[in-house]
Amino acid sequence: MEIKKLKVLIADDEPDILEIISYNLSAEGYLVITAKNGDEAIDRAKKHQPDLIILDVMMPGKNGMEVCNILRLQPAFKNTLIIFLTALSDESSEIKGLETGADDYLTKPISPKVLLSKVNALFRRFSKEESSVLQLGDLQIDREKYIIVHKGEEITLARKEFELLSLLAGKPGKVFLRNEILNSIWGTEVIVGDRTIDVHIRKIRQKLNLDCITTVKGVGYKFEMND
Amino acid sequence: MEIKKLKVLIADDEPDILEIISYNLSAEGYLVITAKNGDEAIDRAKKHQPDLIILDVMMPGKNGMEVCNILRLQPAFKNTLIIFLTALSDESSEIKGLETGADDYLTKPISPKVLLSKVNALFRRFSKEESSVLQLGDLQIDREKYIIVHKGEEITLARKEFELLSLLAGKPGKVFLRNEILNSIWGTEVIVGDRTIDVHIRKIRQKLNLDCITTVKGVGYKFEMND
DNA sequence: TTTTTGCTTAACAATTTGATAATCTTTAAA
DNA sequence: TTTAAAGATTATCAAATTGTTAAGCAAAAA
Repeated sequence: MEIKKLKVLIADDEPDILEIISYNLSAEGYLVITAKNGDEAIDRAKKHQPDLIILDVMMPGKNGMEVCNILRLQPAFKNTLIIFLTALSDESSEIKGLETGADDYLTKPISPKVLLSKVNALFRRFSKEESSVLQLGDLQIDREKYIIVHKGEEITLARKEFELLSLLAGKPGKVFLRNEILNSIWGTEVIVGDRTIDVHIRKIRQKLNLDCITTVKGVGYKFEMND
Repeated sequence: MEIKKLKVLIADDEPDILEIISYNLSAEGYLVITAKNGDEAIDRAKKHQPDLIILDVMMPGKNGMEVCNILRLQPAFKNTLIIFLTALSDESSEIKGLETGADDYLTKPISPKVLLSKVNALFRRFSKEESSVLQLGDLQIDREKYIIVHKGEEITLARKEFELLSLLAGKPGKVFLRNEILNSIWGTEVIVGDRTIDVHIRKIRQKLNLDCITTVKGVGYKFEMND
């Protein structure tokens, strides 16, 4: 199976820091995305759905805390890891940062090694295993064998269809944003048109002949069995 | 429903530190267990199965790192949170600590407030059921599923409406200025007219059929349940 | 080579959403 | 009590979003 690289977004207005961190994280095998200010950070975060966001607190435009606040309000970023970087080694601002919803707080000057081990520690915690067979009502999804069984009958889905269904069914009820879906199934490099997801969804609905994928207009799709 | 207190084990050979940390964590609602050295820490950990272990690195008998290593080998402590305390603010030992399997690393002298917010941040992140559900009286806002439930009935809100309600309900009582709302939901680039917010507020009020959004004239809006 | 299968896109229909304008109400100040 | 400002309400319309179908490619299979 293909291993998905963990994505890290770094936002800092100092190019040097951006480069040092980028270099180190890339070398460690992470996929790095950068942003030069708060607004750019928000844009890129929405676009790429990173697993971790490293935010400089002081940036032109929106500062790190503001960015964090804005992102945390959105369901898609509820679980994204966030680390603050700051030149202030001020106790109260550190507390404020952590209460804003950050997962860690690093004071400049930053040692790349320390940063790396912190990032690794966070991800070590975060990685979770998932079972390969999903049972949802009378629908069975075997992610290992790539087989769907509904009421004893086997249904054949094409790869993309299968991956899409598998993604949605992995968290029943959760709304997956179009961006999330694109990132999970197509990755950030491949760019496909607007209607691609819809068409696949339609095919799944058709083949399953089961009302289990709900559209949330303006947001995305979710899987839900209606028993 | 009774809430199960989170258990924290603290191991340090200095009684003062033990007491200060105990006091602060207890005050915050945690159930505290203490140990004076490494061996005692292992015993108590096995007995009480704490959710978090705070280990002084330098202790008589087994030191913190050794304790961590021993515990991490056992399946029961694979997922237990561990924080190291140390007098050394030495980079390499911090890295070593994190690589040993610790989740955080604090340097003495310790500020109780910082410790507290770190502990809170860790639990917030890794507590088993990270629910994205806001429960406000008999109103339920599920930010992940994008649904509103009021007295068992599901209410459908459009995206902007949902985001707006979600924003206000995220901090009940807080008055959000019109500007804050615009920035959070529309961003800085998009510019919309004066009446747009009002109209959305109105729609929410209408759909919820519940008096929970208060107008603060000349200032903004706030969410408040009137029980 | 030909056929089949899967993926993407184009084109258009159907639907929903969100912003605005216009008008009414309320509120607070004069 | 009057008046002006802020907000509430309503209807309307344009824009955004999604559903659906058909068609074109490219890769794999026959």
